[in-house]
Amino acid sequence: MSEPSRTTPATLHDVAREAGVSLATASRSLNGSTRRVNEEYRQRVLDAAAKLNYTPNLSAQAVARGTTTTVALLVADIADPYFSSIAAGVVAEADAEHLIVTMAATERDPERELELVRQLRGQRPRVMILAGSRPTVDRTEGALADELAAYEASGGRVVLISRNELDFRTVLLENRGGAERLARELVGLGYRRFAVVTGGEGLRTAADRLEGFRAGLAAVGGRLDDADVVRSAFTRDGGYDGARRLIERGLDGIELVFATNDVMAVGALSAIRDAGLTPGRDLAIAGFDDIPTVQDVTPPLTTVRVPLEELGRRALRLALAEDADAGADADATAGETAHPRGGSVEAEVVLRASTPGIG
Amino acid sequence: MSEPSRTTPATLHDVAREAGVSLATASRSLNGSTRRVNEEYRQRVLDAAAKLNYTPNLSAQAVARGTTTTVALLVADIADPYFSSIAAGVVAEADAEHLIVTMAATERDPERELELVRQLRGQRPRVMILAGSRPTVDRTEGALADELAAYEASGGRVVLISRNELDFRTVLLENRGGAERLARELVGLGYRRFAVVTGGEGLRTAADRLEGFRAGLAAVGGRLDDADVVRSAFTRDGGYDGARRLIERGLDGIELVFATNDVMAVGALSAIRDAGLTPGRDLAIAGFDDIPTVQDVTPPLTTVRVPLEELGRRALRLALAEDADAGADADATAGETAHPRGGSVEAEVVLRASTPGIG
DNA sequence: CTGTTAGCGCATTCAC
DNA sequence: GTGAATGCGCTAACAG
Repeated sequence: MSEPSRTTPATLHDVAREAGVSLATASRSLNGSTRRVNEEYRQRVLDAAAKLNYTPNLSAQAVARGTTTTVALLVADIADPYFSSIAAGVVAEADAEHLIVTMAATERDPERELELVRQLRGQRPRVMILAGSRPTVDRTEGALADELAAYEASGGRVVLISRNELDFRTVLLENRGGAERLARELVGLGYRRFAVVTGGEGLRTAADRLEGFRAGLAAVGGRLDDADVVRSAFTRDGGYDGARRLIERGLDGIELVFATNDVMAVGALSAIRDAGLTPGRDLAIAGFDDIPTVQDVTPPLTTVRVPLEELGRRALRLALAEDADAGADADATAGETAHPRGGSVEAEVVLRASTPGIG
Repeated sequence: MSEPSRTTPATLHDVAREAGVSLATASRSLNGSTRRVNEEYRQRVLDAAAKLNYTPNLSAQAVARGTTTTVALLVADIADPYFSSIAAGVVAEADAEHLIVTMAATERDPERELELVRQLRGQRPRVMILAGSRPTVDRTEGALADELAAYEASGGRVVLISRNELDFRTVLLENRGGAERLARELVGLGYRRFAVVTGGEGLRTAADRLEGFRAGLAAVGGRLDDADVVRSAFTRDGGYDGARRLIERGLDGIELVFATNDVMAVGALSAIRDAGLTPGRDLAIAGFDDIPTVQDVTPPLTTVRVPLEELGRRALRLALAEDADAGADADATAGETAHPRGGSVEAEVVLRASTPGIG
């Protein structure tokens, strides 16, 4: 109110002067971990800071301390509910730890991802979290691994979400196991002939889910022909397109289509309907992830629930944990893929109306 | 490869030494705006940087330059498709400008929002973007305004998205106009009796949409009784709950319910169905925003389309524009609320099966 | 406990 | 052009 028009934010120096103490004392009062400063001084500093509306310059703190309070988060697509839920979890947990999260989108491009990792390193983030699958075979993978390793060597922590191809701390989904159980349940419901609509570029996540589904079917006598696995983009439109192709080609006895993630399943659902069929009756459908939307479509979708937000929280917790191998797996399910340096998050089959019993 | 186990990232100093030049030359070669350095030296520096895998320390640069490359983004809820779409736009545009975006969630709590703004100021972000409506009456608003004003006074740019209550650069949605046109079209379709399900805490956005809807109805003879405006949380569950209450109370001739945003509409849709009614036939429904999901529910929802991602892009562009009043409104629609310091984004009515003609 | 001083990594003025 | 030297805002020894 009294200060006329200072165009630059108050500095620690200003606060110290205002309070009539030294820079060090001001610093200690405001931030110093071990508070060992005369209460009166401390109060004066606090008052001065409040009066000047002082906020510590985080960049300067970072430079002086040699460490930041930043966590960098890389996702494929921010608007995708799968990733935005994970991001929400990361941000929530970060907030609790007084960490700031910076976000970037790879747009599913490995080159771009690598470039972003390089760039983000400039922030010297304490943690780097990479969510989202990459192609199972990818020529930039080596470079990425090198880059991340260098980052870790300099004290950073990297955590991978649902991608076990690299040797870093990792939070895994039970992709394979979840899909396998789904397959079993579906066969239990009476289904015998299946088709799959899945991501096309050899994405690890998609591949694992498909593999698990296959294994489940094999165990209980369901049938999935190779010709009935159609590949498409790992998006809503990809799902729509995949299902449409399947239908146009002729269903020929197929009773249920499994889309390897929910956004695809939702797209597939619309494709089925647009083709004049009644989803759930003429052709059953199941997805994976349990994004919020699937409860509101008609019929509600059978899926495999993954606690997406928890996944994000867990990733950050794992990053911050002193011992990567310990804390992480504590409450993890006995998943198929207990990662040596991380945990696995349980997936749960949720049966809904899109896969009625046809026993 | 050759460097054994340096535990700390390469510094500019290292690069300079490796290249056999001075710190200044290294700095100039790597970043200097006006490049005025011997090509040979420059190349040596570049090579050295590459060899050492050098990345400039952004914090240090920020301290030295007195300015950052950060944009801070505040949203209510990251997992909400409305906000995640906006965020995607901000991130995309930021990326193009070589800016880094940090993200935080207010969880719709004004106190928390204020706290976050204070905290985020520590980053000395170049831009601060606040998305999401606040209560129309809110006792922390003054404090927020002061805080933001102080931030602007120190050279920062704040941009508000869809909240015109404060005197800052603003990107507005055509909330009022969009809702008004929707009302007119709906009456044109033959509807006469309406109900509204809307956000409860007096949110500005919700209020504007309701007001516009009312105005539209009034103009063409639609009827909306005060008793038929039910308030609830501005979320999917809020929409479900609102519609449920409406139905339990007795529809009494109401033909269409307008939910003031799509996530509520989707919830309402499910409530209608769960009540044993057929949405679109027994009770029509319309929303606002055109989030992706509404095309995949049954029936697809009539809504008012808002280019959410563009909104985010626009916000950042507006922040970066030299003259707030110029560039911004260039391609803006002649909205009802042409903000003095920003633009308005056009909203377009999209009629779908959830509101069949009943002429 | 408190104040002084020396960095942190980098940009930039200033002499050369 | 190039290289010292200075400073950015802050923390962390180091002396008093």
